[in-house]
Amino acid sequence: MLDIKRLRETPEFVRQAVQNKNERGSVDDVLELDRRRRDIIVEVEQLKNTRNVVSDDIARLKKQKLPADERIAEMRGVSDRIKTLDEELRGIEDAMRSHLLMLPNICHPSVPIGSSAADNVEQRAWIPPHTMRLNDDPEHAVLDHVELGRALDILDFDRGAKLSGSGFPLYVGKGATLERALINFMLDTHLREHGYREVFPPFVVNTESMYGTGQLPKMSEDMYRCADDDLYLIPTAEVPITNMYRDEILEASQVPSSFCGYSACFRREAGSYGKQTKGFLRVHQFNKVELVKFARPEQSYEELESLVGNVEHILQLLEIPYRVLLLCTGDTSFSSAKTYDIEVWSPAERTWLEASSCSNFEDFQARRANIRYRPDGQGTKPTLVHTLNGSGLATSRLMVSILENNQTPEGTVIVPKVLQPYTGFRMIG
RNA sequence: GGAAGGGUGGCAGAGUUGGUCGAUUGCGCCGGUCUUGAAAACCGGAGAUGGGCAACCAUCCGUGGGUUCGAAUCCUACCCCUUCCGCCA
Repeated sequence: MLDIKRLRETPEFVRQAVQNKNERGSVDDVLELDRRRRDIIVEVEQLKNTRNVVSDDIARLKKQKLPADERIAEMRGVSDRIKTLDEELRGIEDAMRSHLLMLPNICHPSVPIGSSAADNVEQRAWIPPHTMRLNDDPEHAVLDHVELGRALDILDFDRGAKLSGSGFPLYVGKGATLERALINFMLDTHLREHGYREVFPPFVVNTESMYGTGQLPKMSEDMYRCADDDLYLIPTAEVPITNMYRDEILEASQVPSSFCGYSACFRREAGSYGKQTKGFLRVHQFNKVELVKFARPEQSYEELESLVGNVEHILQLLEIPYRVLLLCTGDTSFSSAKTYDIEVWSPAERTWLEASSCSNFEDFQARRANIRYRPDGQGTKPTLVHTLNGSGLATSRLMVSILENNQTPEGTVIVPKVLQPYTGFRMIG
């Protein structure tokens, strides 16, 4: 949610920023409601003041055993008027909030203006030498991850579909072990080498949490919902981890702080059928290690760079080819002010696959979720924190890249060195 | 699912014959005195949100509705927490 003051002070700037993001929300509707809101506040607060003054008067008269009927009668009309205005005010504030919730975050000035993925800017790419050799070998056809998974008996998409429907992968044998190894390796690296604190969050959350991080109201059709209990399956651990401090005021010593956490992630992916849906490319349930930071406003962009660096470090240790993209305004998500995507190479698809998205939300989520801190310790005014998060990383696309890039001409797959202590085996097949 | 108790300011914890209760008190916090310094002691200060944005005003005692001139205090619905029982792992 944007700061209403920003709309009041620089409406034209906000209008342009919304347009740059290819979003619809109306700045003018909000401003009109804001004006009406303030008019009513002035009137109703004056009335409340007289009511308070007269009520005190009545109390005094009663104490002195003097008649107060006249004053009481006087107040009847006032109270009714207050009630009417309060109702009207609440209606306006609700409307204003829902309009405000439809306005996207404003992108940082360093974000390139553009409308689609074509306008994203590649920052850098990292390619371990051995993989390219294999990719260009004409003697051996590169198998894709589905074929490899079936041949090696480690992924069973068909039975997964029998259990739950398509998009619910089933890992078996060494595939299941490799998945678990990958999760543990990433968590360990983040908490031991990158200084994150580990959390293991609930996988279902309530409505308030979904609003807090901005999944609601915009993305409701993409969420699995448990209607009986009004709970949602989390689409990412970002939701519970960021909401840990919802409606709290943090101490100065707690900011900045960094958390990493594993969760299964659930996405309905409504409306995306027909796109890349093979195997792991688009699934309804996947595993992810999420990174979340609560930062001081003046440091949040440094924190974003280090966050991206932490993700890259994982990929380098795994020896997976990747590139880093700076998303343009049109491709940057609703709540984000600046986003880097990290994509891994799939030799079988001959394309880059998004494996991580690292964003600075500035105070956009914090304002919604009401997460503040005291910048200079006890006694200072609460200020909104900046929130950041990034996938560090999602396993499904990584699994594609690991299997395809590490396949041998003999049809086996070599387990990345750093994972071998976790798997207990060096080779699949 | 059944029964009981409870939700008050950063925390703990008072306050229910409705009327200076935004709220006693303790801890914690900030400033000061004392001290070489610190602790202790003593003195003083300090909530959040909104409107003007200075004085000031309004709102906030789980949430919403109701009664009343006036509610933390009465009525009502809902939410959450704790404990016990049952059920399930």
